[in-house]
Amino acid sequence: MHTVEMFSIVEMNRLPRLSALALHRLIPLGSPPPFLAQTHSAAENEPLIETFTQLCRDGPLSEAMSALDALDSRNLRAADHADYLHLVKLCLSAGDEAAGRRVHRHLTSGGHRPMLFLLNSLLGMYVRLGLMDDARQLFDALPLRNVVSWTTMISALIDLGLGGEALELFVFMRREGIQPNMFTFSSVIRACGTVRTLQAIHCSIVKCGLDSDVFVRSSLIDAYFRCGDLDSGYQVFDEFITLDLVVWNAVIGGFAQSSSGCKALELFVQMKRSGFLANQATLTSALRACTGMVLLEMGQQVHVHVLKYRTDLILNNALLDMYCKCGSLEEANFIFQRMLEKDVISWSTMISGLAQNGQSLEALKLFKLMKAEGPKPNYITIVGVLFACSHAGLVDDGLFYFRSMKKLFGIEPGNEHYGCIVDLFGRAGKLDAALSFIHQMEYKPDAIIWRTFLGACRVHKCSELAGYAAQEVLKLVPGDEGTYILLSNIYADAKQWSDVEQVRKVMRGRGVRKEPGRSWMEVGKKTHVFIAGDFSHPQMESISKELESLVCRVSSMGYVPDTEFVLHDFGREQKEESLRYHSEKMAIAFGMMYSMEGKSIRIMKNLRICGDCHAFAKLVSKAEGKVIVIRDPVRFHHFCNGACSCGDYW
DNA sequence: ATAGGGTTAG
Repeated sequence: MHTVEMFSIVEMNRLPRLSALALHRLIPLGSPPPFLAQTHSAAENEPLIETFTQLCRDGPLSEAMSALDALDSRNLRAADHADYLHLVKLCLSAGDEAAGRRVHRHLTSGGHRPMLFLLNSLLGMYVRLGLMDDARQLFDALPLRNVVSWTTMISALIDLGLGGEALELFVFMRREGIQPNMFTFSSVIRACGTVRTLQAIHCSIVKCGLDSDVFVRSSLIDAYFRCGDLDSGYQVFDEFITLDLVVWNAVIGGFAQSSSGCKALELFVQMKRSGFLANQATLTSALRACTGMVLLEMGQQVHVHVLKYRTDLILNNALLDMYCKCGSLEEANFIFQRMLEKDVISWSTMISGLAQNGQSLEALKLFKLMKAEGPKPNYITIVGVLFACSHAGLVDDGLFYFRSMKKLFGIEPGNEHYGCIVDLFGRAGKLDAALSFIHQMEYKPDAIIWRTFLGACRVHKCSELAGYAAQEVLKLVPGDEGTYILLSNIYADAKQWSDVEQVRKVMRGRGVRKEPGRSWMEVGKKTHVFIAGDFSHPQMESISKELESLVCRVSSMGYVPDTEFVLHDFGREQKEESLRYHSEKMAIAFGMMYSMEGKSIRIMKNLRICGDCHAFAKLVSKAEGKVIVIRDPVRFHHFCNGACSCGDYW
């Protein structure tokens, strides 16, 4: 029955080349080579073979290849197959394509027919050298294919991101009657893009009795998480009686990448309690969970464990990102400076991190340094650079990098780059330029482009263009909550109350609800959450008092509640009341009550900060001599001594 | 003998 399932996975009309394989052409393997004129005696050949054997094991590759030439000149083949396996390994570690192909020719020329496992090892070599054409040719020409040949090809396709073709190959393999084993399944699972496909494969695995293999398990767990089926992923994890470290890593990694960072960290703690020693992969996932939830203190705790692996590049990159995303640039810089090895990800992370934290000029400086002494920038690096330009209002620089990225770095501009340029024009108030840019882009503008433009309309209070942009977003993403809210905000700004009401009516009609503003912060190893207009926090009474006295103190410095940011057409008092209990104001008050001398207050927000709270935070930072850091979904605001790192430009 | 899983930047 599962076979039927499997076949439905692929479109049967797109068959790969190997379907042309004629089974009757199959030649038995390992048959002796045809007779050739013997020009040398066995005694004369002996030393050549011995030298060859030695060199294949100890290298260097160049000398081993000379020994191979010597064998070739007498049409000799080493009797010990292991010699060739060693030689293939030498070619691989030297990354020498020519030598690899030469070994291939040696093995198949002169009428010799090498054993299948030797051909498989050549296949693996081509794959690892990135020579897919050679691999494909060899695979198609194989006189016989066993489960290893198929598995090698399948996993190669997956690594190239060709999951669909890998699945097709899997179907063909089964059709040729080859039984998949745990090696095959642990690979093929990675090719599953949907829960349905995954379930079909999972079903086969159970039927083959291979579901207890750790590799298969960890692969399954990871895949369920990737496809968004957290429950099944966790179930596979849970059924495991005897854990192996990697299984922990798969499930922690899975939760860390979904939005369940909490669960990931919970498991991380549980894993440590069970006596497992976290390795690089575990710690990287744990850091990612901290990054996702912006938990600086938890991240710092994980950092302690990282010290053991202080040279691990991936881990250092994750650490770097964690500090950037948690708004702690001093620590990020510290890590970056002392990393012995930095790759393109390290540089890109730091550049974006600086830009997201309002230090665009520093970001561009670092980019210059990268060009001088770092690795070659890639697609993502340029996204960070353009982000820096748009957020600092550097229109000319941004346009320069955008226009010359192809020539300078060989990178074709993609969606994200176009988005940055729309943002670049939009933020700078050049709404017309942004719009005509959108209209003449090579890409069909997607929802993100239009949302970016809509955001610019909000900043520059342009309600006419906003209506148009919102329409375009809703065409692409019907019922998009954020768009309705942004639009109603813009109309409220412009005091077009009837339009506000109109939007709200549509929202009600479609069942779209406004997500309440939410802020959270870590205090005393606990995460405290504040929701706009919600008074359920146990210390609400003292928070309210603190807030009142803060408002009083900053009022003497000129703070006037800016009720423009209240959406409803309330009376003034009602507006001030609703403004006072914005979630970030409550969080600021709470932070003032509990923050330690000399430490900054760090607040996370689910929505963009409103103008009134922004002004309030600036004044509090001055009045109280406190650094306040607020992270919204896109960037950080560092409030210090009455000013914000965003330069009031967000 | 040849093939496998979990980890980083927008």
